[in-house]
Amino acid sequence: MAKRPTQADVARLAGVSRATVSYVLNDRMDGRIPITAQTQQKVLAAAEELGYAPSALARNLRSGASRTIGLLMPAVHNPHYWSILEGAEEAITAQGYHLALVTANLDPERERHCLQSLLQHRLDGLILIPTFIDKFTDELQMLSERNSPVVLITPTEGADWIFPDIRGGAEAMMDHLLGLGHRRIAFINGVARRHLSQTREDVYLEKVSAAGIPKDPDLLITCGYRTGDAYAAARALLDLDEPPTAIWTVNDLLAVGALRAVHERGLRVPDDVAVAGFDDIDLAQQLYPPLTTVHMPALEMGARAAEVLFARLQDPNCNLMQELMPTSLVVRQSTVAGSAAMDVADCLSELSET
Amino acid sequence: MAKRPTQADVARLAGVSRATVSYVLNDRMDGRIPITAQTQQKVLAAAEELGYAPSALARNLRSGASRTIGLLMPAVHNPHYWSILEGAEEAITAQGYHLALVTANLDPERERHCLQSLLQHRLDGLILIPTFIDKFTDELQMLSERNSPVVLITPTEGADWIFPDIRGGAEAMMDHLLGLGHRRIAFINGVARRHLSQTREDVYLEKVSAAGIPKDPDLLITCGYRTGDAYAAARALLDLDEPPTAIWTVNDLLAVGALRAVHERGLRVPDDVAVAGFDDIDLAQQLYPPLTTVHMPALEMGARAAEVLFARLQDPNCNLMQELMPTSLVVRQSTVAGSAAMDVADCLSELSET
DNA sequence: TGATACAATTTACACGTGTAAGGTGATACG
DNA sequence: CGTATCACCTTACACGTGTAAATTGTATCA
Repeated sequence: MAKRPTQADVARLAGVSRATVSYVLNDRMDGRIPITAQTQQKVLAAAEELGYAPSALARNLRSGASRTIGLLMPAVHNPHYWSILEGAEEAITAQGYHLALVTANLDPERERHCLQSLLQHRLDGLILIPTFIDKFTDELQMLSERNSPVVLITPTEGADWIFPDIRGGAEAMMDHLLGLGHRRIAFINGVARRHLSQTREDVYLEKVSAAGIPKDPDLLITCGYRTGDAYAAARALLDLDEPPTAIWTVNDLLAVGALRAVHERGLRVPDDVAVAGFDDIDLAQQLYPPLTTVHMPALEMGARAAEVLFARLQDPNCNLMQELMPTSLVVRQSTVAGSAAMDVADCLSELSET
Repeated sequence: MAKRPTQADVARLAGVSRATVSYVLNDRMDGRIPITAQTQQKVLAAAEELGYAPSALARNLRSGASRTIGLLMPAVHNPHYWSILEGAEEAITAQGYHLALVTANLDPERERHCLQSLLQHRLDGLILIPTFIDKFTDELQMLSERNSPVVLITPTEGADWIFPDIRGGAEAMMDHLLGLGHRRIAFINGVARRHLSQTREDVYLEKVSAAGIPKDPDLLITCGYRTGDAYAAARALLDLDEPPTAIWTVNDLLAVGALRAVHERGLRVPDDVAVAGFDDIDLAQQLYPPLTTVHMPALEMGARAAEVLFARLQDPNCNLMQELMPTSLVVRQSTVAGSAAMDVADCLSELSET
């Protein structure tokens, strides 16, 4: 019942005007608005006694800035996104900003809904990790016209974005597998939206072809995005007359399913079948055997996205910021037996090969 | 540069007063405030043309309600919490509410900071999954005095809460392991705050003792909360002169580390060493072998927490709602070889054994 | 015809805050 | 002594919205 106290309540109790309360509580009396130390004490005491906390609503309405960044996540089930979130949150709270998070759960209609929800709250900026972005060109257009600061985690023309050098990482992975002598390499592709994994699939096909290996459609499987889907896919691969000697999955989560299928058959990893993933989620190095994968700088991407956002916030007219972040191959025991595994130096990103 | 349009802009364009715009846009002309269809059209057209979206800030300030629920999560790294989040978000957005999420990352100071941040924004209610709750009694006291609706995911006197029947699940697990004939059962306990896992440890000790097995301190290991910590702990267990025949970890994430350690030694699961976890995260059934664990109704807990919150919102004076949700043992191949695994019927929760 | 009822809209206030501009004594200065 | 300066505080407006109350125009009725 007891309503939250406002500045007016504090003012009444302290016996001063409401404006004085505002000035004191915001430390805005540096020379320009002088206030007696005694008055300050009265105000602070009154605020303390009432347990006054400012209304962020009114403050934001007045100032026009919410000091809040909105973050749109595609799904909660992939740890990769959580790391991006973690990096972004770190940077955002370090600047004294707040974070509003919405998750679309791989539902396009819901993603649109989330986007609109973010628009209604007067957020200072948005970080978008879109899945179905191509459906929201008009919303993005509107954001751009109002030049609201937005950073996308996907390459987008005419906008600020951050993205990992997926191509570089994928090439390093294929070079690694081919370098180990594998000739029958399978690729399990399962994501919510095909275009998100297109580069990896392209690289797979290019590298196989470049190695002079005849194309075998059986080795390229497209399945659902769940780990169980990859499990089924891997079983199918192992059932082939001529099964693959290496299985590369489009992300680490799917690799878990592949590993299970291989183990279940009593096959050894990597001796009978090598397995590799993509993303380098925390779990990857805890699996048995620890998973060879491509490290995505998820934390750094989140942090960098926030930095770019703040830069744009500070200077709305500064040049477009578009950054491809370097990835790196991480070799572990799922492709190379024994303790010979090592981290290869960061592969060259497209940006750094000037 | 172009500022967001307001109702005033729409009113100007439509040639009507701002109040009319408000009435039309909120469908508040049911008999009491009649407005011509023609005027409605003008307003709607103008709003469309300008791309008007209401300011949630101003609306909330005026109405006193933000239609937003705050959710405090302890960490982003445990999938168990994601599922709670998912369930809560589902229920919250279904009611047309928004979700503001903060994560404390197992840092007590940060948890306090998050809590205060939630207090400043005029949120309609809070769902708290606290780790260091005992440090925030005064904040909770204040919330209670203002009777702001709060639902805790931990048993708390005098507050609404939802909690899984951890004791029931733990007992079922120990009965299962003992029933399989295991006499040397190890327990790996690694969490951010000891009291969160105390019940499981208690049950472990009670059941071992009740089975007439002499207590062996070597079999109870307390480690860090990371998967790698459990890996190290499991290695230590396997190095014992008389290693355990079963390893139970306090949660599924730690079980991944234990599984890796066992596999690495070339031991078979479950023939040489059985492994079990707790939580039943999605990953559990995708591991090799699929993990025996205790199913926590995480999704349902999140959803139920939201329901309880809405009930409290609707009737601030209704009776306290405190619910222990049933858990169930899920037997998979990590403790029982072959396909004999099955889901045991929900174990009796303490509430249901009247 | 004058009073009354009703439909359609507008005017006016409140939410809680930040801050520019205005006021009021006291002191300093010409 | 008159006036300008200053320290200290208050009055007043704006942010964008929801909604009660007042206003205007029109049709109805005695």
